[in-house]
Amino acid sequence: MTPEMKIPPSYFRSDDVVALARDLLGKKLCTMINGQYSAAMITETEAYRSWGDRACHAHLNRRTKRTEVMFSSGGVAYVYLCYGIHHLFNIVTNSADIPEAVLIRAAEPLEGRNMMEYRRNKKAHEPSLSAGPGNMSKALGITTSLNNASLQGPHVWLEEHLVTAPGDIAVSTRIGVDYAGGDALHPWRFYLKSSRYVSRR
DNA sequence: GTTATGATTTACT
DNA sequence: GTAAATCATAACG
Repeated sequence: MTPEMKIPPSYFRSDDVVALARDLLGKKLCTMINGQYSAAMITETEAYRSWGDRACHAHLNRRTKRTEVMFSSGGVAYVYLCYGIHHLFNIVTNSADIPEAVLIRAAEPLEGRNMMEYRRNKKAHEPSLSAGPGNMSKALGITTSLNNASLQGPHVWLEEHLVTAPGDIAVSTRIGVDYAGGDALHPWRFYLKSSRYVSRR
């Protein structure tokens, strides 16, 4: 990895979290956990907005201990434990005091595949290894200890990888947010059509 | 102090 | 298709 490949903080401070979620497809997500390096290409994302989105934890500036990190300036990790079992990895975006984030839902293993197989106890060619937010986080070794971590490393960071063809990007409504009523209908989920590493349902 | 619930996954009927 | 697993957080009292 060359330093120039690492994505700078300014990238995450965009005021359009939906456009950012689409642009993150194809980027490389890298982790260094306990000295073990893993990297995967992002294949599925969802955007969560501060305003007009009841599915977002911090909508309408609801500030709590848990959502506090989302009020940071863009470029840090928001890791949250869901259903007592699954670690969900988000990228905080926009400026300070504007709580928006992109949920990384799936990724395709690139490097450190042996580590991912060990952590998931599955083969790397199985899409379920890293498709789905909980699975992806576990494969990369992401836990809540990375909450509030800088995306400039040393434990987690992003790199430029490949330029995604516009025709390969698909859009749909988000998953698992039915409780948000009408806000569940926003087409803020993006994924790569050509990738097998995409969650189902 | 208690209680309800979820940005999910997995196994089972 | 349906349900259980399992716990930190948030909203109570």
